Amino acid sequence: MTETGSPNLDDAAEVTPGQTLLLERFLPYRLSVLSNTVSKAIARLYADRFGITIPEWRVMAVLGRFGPSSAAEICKATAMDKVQVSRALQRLTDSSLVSRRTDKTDRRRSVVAMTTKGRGVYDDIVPLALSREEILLEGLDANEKHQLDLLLQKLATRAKTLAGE
Amino acid sequence: MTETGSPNLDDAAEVTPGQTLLLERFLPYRLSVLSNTVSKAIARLYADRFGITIPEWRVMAVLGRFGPSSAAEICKATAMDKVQVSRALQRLTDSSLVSRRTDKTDRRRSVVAMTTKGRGVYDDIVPLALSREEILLEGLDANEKHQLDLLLQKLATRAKTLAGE
DNA sequence: CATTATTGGTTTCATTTGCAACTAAAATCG
DNA sequence: CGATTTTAGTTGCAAATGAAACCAATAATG
Repeated sequence: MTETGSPNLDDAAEVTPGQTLLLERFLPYRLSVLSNTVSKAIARLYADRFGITIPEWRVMAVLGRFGPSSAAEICKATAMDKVQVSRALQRLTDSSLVSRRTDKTDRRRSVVAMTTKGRGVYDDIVPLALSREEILLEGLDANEKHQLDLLLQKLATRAKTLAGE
Repeated sequence: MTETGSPNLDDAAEVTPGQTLLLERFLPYRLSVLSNTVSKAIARLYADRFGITIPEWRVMAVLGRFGPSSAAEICKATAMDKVQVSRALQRLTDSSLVSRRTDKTDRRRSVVAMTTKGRGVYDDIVPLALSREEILLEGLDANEKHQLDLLLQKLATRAKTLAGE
């Protein structure tokens, strides 16, 4: 492995920025890299063993948490979009991990629930996922964990306003 | 808008989990949602105005930060993979925001640099991006910002070990 | 109550991805 | 040196994604 450490700087002298963005300190970038690394690490956990994708797992997680739900409810809970949810549900019903029944009172809606098989898979995955989360948090003491929780909450709120132009 | 607030719980009684995963408290999930929201908000910023995608912007950011670099160096700096970088470079050269020259001493490598046009775009985007970051951090005092930095650093380290099985 | 608007969800199509295979140029090894 | 391995980067192909159009069914409105 070439251990150059950092990129070629031969021409650095002629770099005269109006303002420089330190990528490695830029919050959106750091969040993105962190999140991707974590998601992939966790995905490996169920991708191979259960043949489930990330969106599918998310849907299962919602059903496990909230019980039978409509597609729209799943969207809201996961921050995924309609299409993604629709397709995840398609695959999950195909592999009979969830089942749908049309809502009697509103025939547009259909309510989705985990099947027994689905519940089994869910119950297998949950402890694995939680243990990964623990590993991730290992270096932090109780206070730091609390702080992290708080900060994420604040950021999430700010992010929402940011998203609303 | 239907303000049910939370998903249908009609059948909640029959939900008897081995262990429940509180999605909204699950760190990987929170990171993912936060990161997506933020990325999209920032992407809007340059997507319309400059017709640049996220990977393209990342590449630009590296070039702006480190000066002329090889594709491999860009990979390392952005945590993007070969292919993604290769294609981003393709598009960026097509729109002549960057230029490549083959490295004389190693004819496999090619060194990429921003063109004057590219630099112009970069200089336009940077302040916009930074101001978005500020908005995101608005609620946090200096101490909290510091704490956040520290926590992200720790998490990033842990995530890397997690990724390495 | 007929008409229009809204909501729930799926489908279509054009892009974007991501893996694996591939080419080409060093570097290493015998 | 010649043969093999590694490194740099691109390409092909199949699957994932996302925007917009679409089909129902319900809700709102004149």
